[in-house]
Amino acid sequence: MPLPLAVLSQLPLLAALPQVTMAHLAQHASERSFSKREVVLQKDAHAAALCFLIEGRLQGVDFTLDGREVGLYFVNSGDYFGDVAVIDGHPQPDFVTAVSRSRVVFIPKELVRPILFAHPKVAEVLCRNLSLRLRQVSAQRRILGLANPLQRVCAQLQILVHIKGRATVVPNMPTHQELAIMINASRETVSRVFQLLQGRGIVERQGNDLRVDDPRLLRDIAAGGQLATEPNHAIP
Amino acid sequence: MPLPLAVLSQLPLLAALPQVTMAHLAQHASERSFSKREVVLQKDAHAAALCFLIEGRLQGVDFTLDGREVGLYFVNSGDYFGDVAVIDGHPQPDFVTAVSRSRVVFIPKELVRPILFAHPKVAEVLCRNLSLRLRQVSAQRRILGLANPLQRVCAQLQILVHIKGRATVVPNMPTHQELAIMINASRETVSRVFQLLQGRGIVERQGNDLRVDDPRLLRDIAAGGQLATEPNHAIP
DNA sequence: TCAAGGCTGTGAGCGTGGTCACAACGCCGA
DNA sequence: TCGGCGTTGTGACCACGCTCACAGCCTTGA
Repeated sequence: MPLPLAVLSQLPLLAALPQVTMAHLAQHASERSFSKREVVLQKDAHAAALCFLIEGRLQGVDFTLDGREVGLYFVNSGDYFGDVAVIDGHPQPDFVTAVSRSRVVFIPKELVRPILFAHPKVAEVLCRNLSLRLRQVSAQRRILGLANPLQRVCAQLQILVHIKGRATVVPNMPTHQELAIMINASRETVSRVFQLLQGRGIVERQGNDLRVDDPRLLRDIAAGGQLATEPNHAIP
Repeated sequence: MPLPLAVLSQLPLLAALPQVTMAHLAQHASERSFSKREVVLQKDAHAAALCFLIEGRLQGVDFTLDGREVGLYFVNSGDYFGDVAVIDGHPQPDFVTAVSRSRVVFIPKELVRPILFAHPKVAEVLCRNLSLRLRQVSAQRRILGLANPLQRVCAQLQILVHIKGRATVVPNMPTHQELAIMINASRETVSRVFQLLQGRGIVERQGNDLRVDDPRLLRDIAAGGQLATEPNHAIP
């Protein structure tokens, strides 16, 4: 059950803690692996631990009242999650499932919760991250206001891109289905959109990544320019 | 410019502060009135103050890349807002405008920010509120996953209702337009939906409020039952 | 090696909600 | 008292994306 101290000291959230405290946490932390598609956190469960993703990738999902799947956010390695329930004491707000094989570290709620607020440095990081997440969901909300699925896809890609070297790419490109539930579109529609974008040479598959050849054009389409409003015509 | 101490001591966020600190804040706080439709916080402005709504009602709004208005959240009297920018140091993420005539108290950022994290009690309240807001936007996001505007309206009403005495009502019922931009629908569609709901005796206007006669039915419709999936037929 | 299941591509058809264009109404200030 | 503006109600039209139904195609594991 006890964990090597090195694992915890890598985590940005806890970086400001004194060695003793960190060692104490490591004593009682636990680690577990999850295979693809496995559920890491169950919705409505009462919070048991603050969770850190060491390796892999997770997705926060939920379901509408009428049963449609909704994609909320991704958790990348190094991030923590499950914090909302730990902080406000209410049940876990959504499901968290493994998009790929993942390793997760759990620190029991009773242990961390007091620590989070007692150290101003930690409290500040915690608040800042909550703020940033609030911005992210708002950005996501803004995307859903766009009329065309084409626009929504492009806007979503804008959020997912990273600058890698001299090119801009979407690392670990999600499947069409995963994208579809994030932008309120059907899987088929997303598929058709990518046919269009690839046909125009705007994006290009590259193994696990998606290369974005013309980020500027992406923004234009998202804003409703050009392709977005034109009637659907065949690609020559 | 200095404010009566009594005003600040009413605010839940600051309740845990010692008298001296509170008095110090009151010294440098300021108050301002806003008329309906006036902009309280400008998007992308750098944070100058933490804001408290003393009286009235505000709405957080933004615009999609292609210029459509998007309704994000309401601020009711007693709430604070503008905290995100104060906390993470980035520019204000959205517009905040007055839905009705309002009074707002401002406490300069440089003054409050250190205080927020220094007092564990305050930090805890701050984090808890951020968590709850994160839940709210997620709930809002879930609503947008619903297929019919009818379902989305009903789901949105569910969020807005309060239990008042023995009846359930939506206090300060927003206009159709305000609702429309929150649930990604056109004003006309919202109007038609309310015609249906009123015709069936499910809701009823009552001055500024909307009385919900059958909250259970509201939930059913949001979940896709009955009316939601039926073809549009005239109301006898 | 093959089978199986997950992803992706594509067609056809249909319902529906956005858009535009008015009309009616109510509230407020001049 | 009367305009005027903001809100609400309604009709008609039409493109667009969802649904269903397949067919390739890739990866993964036995």
